[in-house]
Amino acid sequence: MEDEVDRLVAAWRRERPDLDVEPLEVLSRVSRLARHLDRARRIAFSEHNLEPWEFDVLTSLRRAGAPYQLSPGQLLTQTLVTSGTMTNRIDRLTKKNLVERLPDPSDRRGVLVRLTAEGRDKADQSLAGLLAQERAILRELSTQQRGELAGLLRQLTAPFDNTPG
Amino acid sequence: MEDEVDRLVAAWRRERPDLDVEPLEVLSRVSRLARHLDRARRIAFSEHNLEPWEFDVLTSLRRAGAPYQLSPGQLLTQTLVTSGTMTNRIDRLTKKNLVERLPDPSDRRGVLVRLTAEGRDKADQSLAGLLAQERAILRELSTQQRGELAGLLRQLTAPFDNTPG
DNA sequence: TTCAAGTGTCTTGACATCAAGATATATCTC
DNA sequence: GAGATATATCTTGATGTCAAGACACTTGAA
Repeated sequence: MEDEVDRLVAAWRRERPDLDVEPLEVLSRVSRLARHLDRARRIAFSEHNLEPWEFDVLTSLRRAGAPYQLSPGQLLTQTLVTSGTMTNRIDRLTKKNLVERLPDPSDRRGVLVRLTAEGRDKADQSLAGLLAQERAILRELSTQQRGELAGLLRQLTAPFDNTPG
Repeated sequence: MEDEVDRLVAAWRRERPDLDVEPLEVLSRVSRLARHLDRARRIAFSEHNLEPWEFDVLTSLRRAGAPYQLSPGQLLTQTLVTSGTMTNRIDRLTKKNLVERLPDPSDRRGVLVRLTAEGRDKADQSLAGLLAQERAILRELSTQQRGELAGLLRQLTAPFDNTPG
């Protein structure tokens, strides 16, 4: 089945036959699929009054395990947003009583963000919903294909995740 | 090489052994890789005073071929943003003299957005830069692996790209 | 032990995005 | 060919994000 990137690549080959646009076959699909996923998640979460960004923060804390706390800096590397954005997110989640800020006992510059009981419930409920939705999207692929795809993607993400940048 | 999603999945298996989190192996990597790509593109384009969203609109028009014009609606399906966002983008690109708005001669509700000469130059220059950057990222994979990856991703994107929604 | 460099978090201001709905025109049905 | 419905674009208001830099504390080197 053809997709929008097939059309995009064909258009470039017609307009710019001098360029090798093969990289777009992979990376434009990654970008576009991510946008489709964002949209789908936004719709799915809205039924539970949850924004995607709230999900990202709450589940990062949830999977840290009891006592469900991380520093803002650790949350940055998990969510790939800037520090100003994270400060703002923590403020808003605190107002909604889903997380609380505690002083870091071992570093007076630092802070720990901890999930409240309500925040933990919300994380658990929304994760189940997300997995159901993702399973539906992945029905297109066999188990083996999903494994191959995950492995190929890992090769691309690892350099980003393992360099300080 | 391990990546952040490996750690994320391991954490969920420890915290929620009752759930099957296998879907995250694929789709969390897609989302995270897209964010890394956004960051990298933002940095690369900033050298040419160009924002990623400007690139998206200008190149959509560029690859449409002469006379380099599309309706706002066609631009929506290519860029996956909302109509309000596109109106705003066209306004700003018009102010920068990179595109112009023309009435659609065959539909009085409609508008055509056309690339200016300056906009066309900018699209051509920035595409070359993007491809160079993407080639560097894809060095991790063999030619054959890139083909496999593109094919697997196509299977996931096609349903989104071929349904009205 | 002191001070320079590094680190962690927050503040600020500009700006891009979204959802919802308004408006104008097209198209379809009878 | 008239009215109901659909479509294309824009407007509005709220909100989330970013880059840059401020501030407080920590660390390392002499």
